[in-house]
Amino acid sequence: MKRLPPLKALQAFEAAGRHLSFSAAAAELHVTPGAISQQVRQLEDSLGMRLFRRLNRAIELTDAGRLILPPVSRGFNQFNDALTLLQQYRSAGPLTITAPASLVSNWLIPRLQRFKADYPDIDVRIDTSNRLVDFIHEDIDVGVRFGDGEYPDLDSTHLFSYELIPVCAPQLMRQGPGLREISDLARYTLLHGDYRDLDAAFPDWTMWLKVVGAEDIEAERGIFFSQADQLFQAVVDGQGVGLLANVMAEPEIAAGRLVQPFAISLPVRMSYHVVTSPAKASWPRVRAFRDWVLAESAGLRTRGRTLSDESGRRD
Amino acid sequence: MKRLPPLKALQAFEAAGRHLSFSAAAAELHVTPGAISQQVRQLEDSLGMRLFRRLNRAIELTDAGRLILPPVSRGFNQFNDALTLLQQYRSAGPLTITAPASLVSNWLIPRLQRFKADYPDIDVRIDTSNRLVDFIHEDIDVGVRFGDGEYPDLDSTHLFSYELIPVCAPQLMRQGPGLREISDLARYTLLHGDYRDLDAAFPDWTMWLKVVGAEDIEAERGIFFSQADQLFQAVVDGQGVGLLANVMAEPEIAAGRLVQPFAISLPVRMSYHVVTSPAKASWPRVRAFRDWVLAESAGLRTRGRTLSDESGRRD
DNA sequence: CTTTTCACTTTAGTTTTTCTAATATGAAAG
DNA sequence: CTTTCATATTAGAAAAACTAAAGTGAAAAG
Repeated sequence: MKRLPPLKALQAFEAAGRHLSFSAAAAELHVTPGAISQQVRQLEDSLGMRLFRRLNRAIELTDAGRLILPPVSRGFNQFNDALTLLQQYRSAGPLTITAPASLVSNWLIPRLQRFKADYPDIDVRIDTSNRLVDFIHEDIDVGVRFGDGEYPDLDSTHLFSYELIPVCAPQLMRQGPGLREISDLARYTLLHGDYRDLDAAFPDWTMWLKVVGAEDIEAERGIFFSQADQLFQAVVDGQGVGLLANVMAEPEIAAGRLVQPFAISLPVRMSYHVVTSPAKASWPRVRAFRDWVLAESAGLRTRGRTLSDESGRRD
Repeated sequence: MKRLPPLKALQAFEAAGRHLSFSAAAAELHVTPGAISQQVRQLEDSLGMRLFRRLNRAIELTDAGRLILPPVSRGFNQFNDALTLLQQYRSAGPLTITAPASLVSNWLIPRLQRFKADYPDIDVRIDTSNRLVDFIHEDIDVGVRFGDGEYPDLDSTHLFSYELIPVCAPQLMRQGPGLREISDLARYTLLHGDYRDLDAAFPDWTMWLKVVGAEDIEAERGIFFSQADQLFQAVVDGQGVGLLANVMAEPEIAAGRLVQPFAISLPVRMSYHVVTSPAKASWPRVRAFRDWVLAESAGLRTRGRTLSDESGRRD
């Protein structure tokens, strides 16, 4: 393989030769006309030959330029063909999605059939993990991640915020000592999740009671769960009143399997984000999924006031 | 035309894919293996896809890599084809040479037939000018220039040095007052060229007489010529003793048309150089001419001692 | 005519990309 | 084991590309 001239310069020449205009080439390549002028000159210098004849306000190819334009164009067309092949290859396999297990089972799976209805050609493979997988090397196309939205080298879009809302089983409201005032909570078992490993500032009953001004109620009572699933199950079973994530609680409330005694929820600094590698962000199937999941999330709205609503009104 | 990935990265991928080795690709492209590694990674990132599977001490193409290698290779082959076309185009027209008129008529033309004999396929066009022509834009392939060898942006090789040697017509030696000792010069007409526009330090009779220790002879006598041709003609005509350039004098001395009464010549700071644009320096026909002209010049040797010889022996 | 406009050119300086050198890694070969 | 070999990784240096702004010169417009 013999030594090639600078490839950028070849590209500038090809575009300029095709348009017979430096300005048009510049527009196509998203650079200034000056850049094209310099690149073409550089190519001419490196070949030791003029490729364009500069006229007053136009250019035309010299014999040498006219001679090599076709093969050079064919070369770039081959590159385009290669890209097209890749795109087809990409569309062939399943769309691989990674998301936290809890979100997958409580939120994603229930509505995935709607996605399949909208995009019957896209097969979906779901990878449940909390690792920040390498989106290129582990062959993951798009993910949902819970965090602060700072994902270096990744494209991320806020999906929905995370709030803790107090919920309990409906029969607990009826059978228990009565749950109308916040002070009534003192006579109920509090169900706690242990989120400390996620974020030291993650809100809990202590904070919720403080926010509603019921610091006299002891927060540290009740049962602690290390798994979100266990906490969820305990709440559904009517073992007490728990603070559940909006994502998990919403469908249950809507279905009547849980009730929300007090319309005050705690917003959490971290939230859910749709995440993908920049290179894949423009893939049609990735955009399709991202847009779909964002549209779906628009249905998830806070039922009551959040902490920030409260503080907003108190100012 | 859709947006292409970085072309250098494509090139690195192509070479690596062809050799199935980053090191071999690095050698081919004259870079370090690290550079290839980075370029391939950059391409993978920009495509959002792995192209190579890294094994212990080898690499292999992934499906995606295997898919796009052929069209990418074809693309680069097209570029090579374009270069080959250009080379053929170049070999078609005449080899255009530029050289000072005096050198052309006295030195180049007489031996050009030998060049034509060696390279019958190369037609030669000679441009006699002293301008430092633009070697790309004026369509000049190679030139001979007289100067100090400092030609920015040009490739130059020393051809032969320039010396002024005292010569006269043979009949002047016989018919005149006698020319055996340097002091005899006092009775001869001195023929001068006017080289002051070339270089203020250009040597002349004054300097020659000083070098040989004959400062008592008045140097400013005789006839001054502004054109080298006129001086040459006057010397040949036997009008006096002149200082002629070795290039002009040598053939005449060899032919017996001139004699060199004293074997002391004056070296000149400036000399002849074969000059070409870097881009054209590797063209076969340009190299052929350059090598030929250098070989021819090897025949041109100083007959007597030069000033530097003298000063060397006196130290 | 004179003025404006249009496309390319030129230059200096900034930004981006590419490369090297040095070091690391990890598995196979000796 | 130890060495060797091919690739990976990093920081920093070197080279290339690009922009912005001013320039040129001829056709088009007035």
